[in-house]
Amino acid sequence: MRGDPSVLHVDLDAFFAAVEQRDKPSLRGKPVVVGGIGVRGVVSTASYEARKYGVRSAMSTAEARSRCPHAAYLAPRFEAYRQSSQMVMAEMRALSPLVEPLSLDEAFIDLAASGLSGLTVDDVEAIARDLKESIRKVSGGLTASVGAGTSKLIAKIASDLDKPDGVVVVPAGTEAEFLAPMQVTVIPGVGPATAQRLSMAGVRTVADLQQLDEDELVRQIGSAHGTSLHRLAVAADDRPVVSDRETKSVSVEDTFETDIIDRSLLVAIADRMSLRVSERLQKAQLSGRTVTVKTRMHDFTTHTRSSTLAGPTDDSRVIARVARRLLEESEVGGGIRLLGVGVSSLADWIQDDLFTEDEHADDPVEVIELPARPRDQLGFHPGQDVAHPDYGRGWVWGSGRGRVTVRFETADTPPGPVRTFAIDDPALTKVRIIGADADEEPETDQNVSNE
DNA sequence: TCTGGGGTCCTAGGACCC
DNA sequence: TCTGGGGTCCTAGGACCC
Repeated sequence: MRGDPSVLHVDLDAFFAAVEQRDKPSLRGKPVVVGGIGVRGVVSTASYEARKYGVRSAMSTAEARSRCPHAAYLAPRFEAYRQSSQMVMAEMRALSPLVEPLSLDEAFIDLAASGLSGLTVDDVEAIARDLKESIRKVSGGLTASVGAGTSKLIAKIASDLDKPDGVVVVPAGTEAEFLAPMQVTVIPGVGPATAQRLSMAGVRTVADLQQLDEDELVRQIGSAHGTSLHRLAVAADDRPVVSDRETKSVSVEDTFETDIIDRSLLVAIADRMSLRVSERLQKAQLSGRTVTVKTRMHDFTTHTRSSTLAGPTDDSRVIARVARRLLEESEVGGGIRLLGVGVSSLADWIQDDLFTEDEHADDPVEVIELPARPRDQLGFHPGQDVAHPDYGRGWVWGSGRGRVTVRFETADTPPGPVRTFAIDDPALTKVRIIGADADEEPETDQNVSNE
């Protein structure tokens, strides 16, 4: 372990809400809640004004509304957050080349990597205050809380102690006593389930944990977790700050406003999710071998089914074909509230010849209008691709009683707005998306064949 | 007023191989 | 003839984080 508090943890205060207040002055000083605004939405971030009313992250938006009805409820604008995040991260990299982002609003910085050594508490505090000032300037007024210590663990916990807009530096050599009086839940990785098990063993504070035998801890919470927690409790943390962490999986999921039972609708949604996963893989120049379909039932039980291909793919049709099969094997039962498609076992290459033998393999996804035909011959089915001159590309969510409900896809808000049209509305045209079809291909995945 | 979406890491059992 | 043992891969589920 290092001898000076040269690991920093920077945490932007109420980040999403702060960006909204920055961009819309009328929201400043007022409660702002950013998150899902639908009936099943949850809160991502509440401004400090909203927190006074008990609004918290991960709370259902419905509960937030009852606690603070007069707050502004906003859907997240991830593009704006990403932009601000990049500017802030750039300020950090100007301070040290070794920066490890944990999310849009959090990062570790290793000051030792910039050649600084023998830093005193006062040195680090001055550096932290300078950084906060440059973050404020470059981001248009965002504040950050900074923690510093001899390890990631200490820096992370310290940054939480004086929010918002604070700086806490823990002197080298005082780590174990710094942690001792705190609840075990301050240690990252100790959530409700672990805390419950620990409390059954009489452990509530880190001091309790420091006295617990390692073997006993491993018996209570398992080998990997127990061993690492035993070390963290005495502040023995030598995990390095790592700047380039590899992506391990890419996934898309959606919780529906009402549970879905219709399998053909689920297939249509899975196809689209496969397309979005594929687009994101391609953008990141990644491909993967394992396709996973996730379903969450009406009672919130969650199931995953996965299948591993012989070689990696980023092809939407391959992903969709596997996803369809996995979905077929999944129970729909009393309705599904969430569906997800993901790809893991990633590689940064693609096994061309194995997967792109299809004649349309290299076709870009494009929209082709079908020849005009009388409406009554067309019909609409769930998942049918359509286009509208005012709203762009969309697809049929449902139809009946002379009306058809269409979900439009926009770049910024992936699920898109839902609109209803008369079934004979001439502005609504049926289209076909080349490339999104899950055409028949030879079965290429080995493990499927011995199921 | 029920519980988002994007991830990471770990566990455990079975298949399979040497 | 009462049956090893280790390693790796795959699948499913769960805890946890922001």
